[in-house]
Amino acid sequence: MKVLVADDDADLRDLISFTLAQTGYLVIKAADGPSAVQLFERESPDLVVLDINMPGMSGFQVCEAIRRRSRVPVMMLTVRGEEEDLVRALGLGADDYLNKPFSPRTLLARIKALLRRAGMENNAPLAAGRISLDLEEYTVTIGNGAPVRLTKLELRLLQMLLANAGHSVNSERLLVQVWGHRSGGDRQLLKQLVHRLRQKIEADPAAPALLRTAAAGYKLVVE
Amino acid sequence: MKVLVADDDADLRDLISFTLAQTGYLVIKAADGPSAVQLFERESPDLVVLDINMPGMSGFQVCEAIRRRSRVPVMMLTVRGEEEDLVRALGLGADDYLNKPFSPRTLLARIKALLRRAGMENNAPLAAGRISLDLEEYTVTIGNGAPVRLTKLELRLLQMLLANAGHSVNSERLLVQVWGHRSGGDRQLLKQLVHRLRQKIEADPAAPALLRTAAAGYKLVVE
DNA sequence: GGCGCGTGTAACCGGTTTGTCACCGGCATT
DNA sequence: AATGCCGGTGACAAACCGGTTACACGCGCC
Repeated sequence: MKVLVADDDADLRDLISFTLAQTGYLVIKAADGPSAVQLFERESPDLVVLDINMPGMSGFQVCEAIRRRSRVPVMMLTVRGEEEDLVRALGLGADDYLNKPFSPRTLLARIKALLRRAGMENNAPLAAGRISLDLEEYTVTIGNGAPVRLTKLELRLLQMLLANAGHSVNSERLLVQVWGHRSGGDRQLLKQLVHRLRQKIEADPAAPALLRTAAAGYKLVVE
Repeated sequence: MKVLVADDDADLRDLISFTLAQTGYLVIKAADGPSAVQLFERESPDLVVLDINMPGMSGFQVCEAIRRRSRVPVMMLTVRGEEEDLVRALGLGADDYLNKPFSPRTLLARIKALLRRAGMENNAPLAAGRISLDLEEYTVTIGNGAPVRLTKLELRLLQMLLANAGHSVNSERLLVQVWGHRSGGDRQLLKQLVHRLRQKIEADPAAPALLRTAAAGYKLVVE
């Protein structure tokens, strides 16, 4: 189990790392935002612990950058009582939030709870109904047709819809999951992406059978 | 979305219930541990908010009892700084933990995060009497009739009324909840919306049987 | 440089939804 | 009876929404 710890306070960083390492986690440390993002990409950890107050690039920005790429559990740290921060962090897709100062035991308990919860629901299926995704090849196959090449964004959109196959997914959530947190306004992006994806996967793009418009979003139809 | 709130402090219980109801959740209240467990079995809510300090049967015991039957998200409440409690609660399988006192905003943000993590923030049909809402499809079904398509505002109005089924809801509150902060006075909007909704759900829109005009507002009649 | 590709942005269309106005009738008060 | 208030109704216009076409930008690659 790999954990990325990002905090500019060396003492705290070491305390956390020590605690986690002692419990058996493999810890990767980052001292600032940019290197956190970079390490995240290189190491793809299973969980991220993120201080909000970092010079250069705030924990919010890091969280946003991470959410643009992954649904890995993120735990944010900040000083006690900044309610705004809490609301904002959770809105950005963070999964938990811990007030400083905290004890190692508390941190461990929450990290375990987070991993337990995440373990319960990651490994999103890559296939449903007649649709199956190939993340390596960047292709999708419908029924027994030929694989169709997808772009990065198309793949991500399809992956999100596939993870909720049969159920409609809110436009807002799709925007967050596919692009990262561009709040509002950017419906056009989603419109376009859906349009382009339909051209590729629908037998008749004018009458979508797979990628249907649903109230407040889209859904993947599976028989 | 059904939420069970268990707390022996009536004021706090009401505050939480009010906040959640206003957001559109259907709230079930319990004043002590045993009735919380009982209500949990009967109502099978989608989320449980649990005070730790309850007479008779502690929140821990309730949490344990619930975990024995279900993996429903559980949020624990207790006084600030009892770290032992936190560790114990998370160890028992609780999913989150909130220190009192907390603000309604914080509670809401965390509950939403919890539901999102559990992957069930939509598609739970709300129902009361012969009326059942499908938030995912934007439809309402009366008795065993065909589902009727609703618009965004109609759905929101019905959701609010459904959350308080059987009780009249003040016009002012409906305005705030459906449209967001409109400086009052704009009753015309509500009049129209009610009118349009009645056209869709009433057998005889001229003699409303479900969506009745009540003192200073409207109410949903459930038998 | 020229090319194709992936992505973002703008503009338009047709249909739906929503906001606004004007008017009606019941009811209580004057 | 006149008045004012309130809820209900019909009609219309403005705003919005999803789909679509077209085009611009940045980028890697011949």
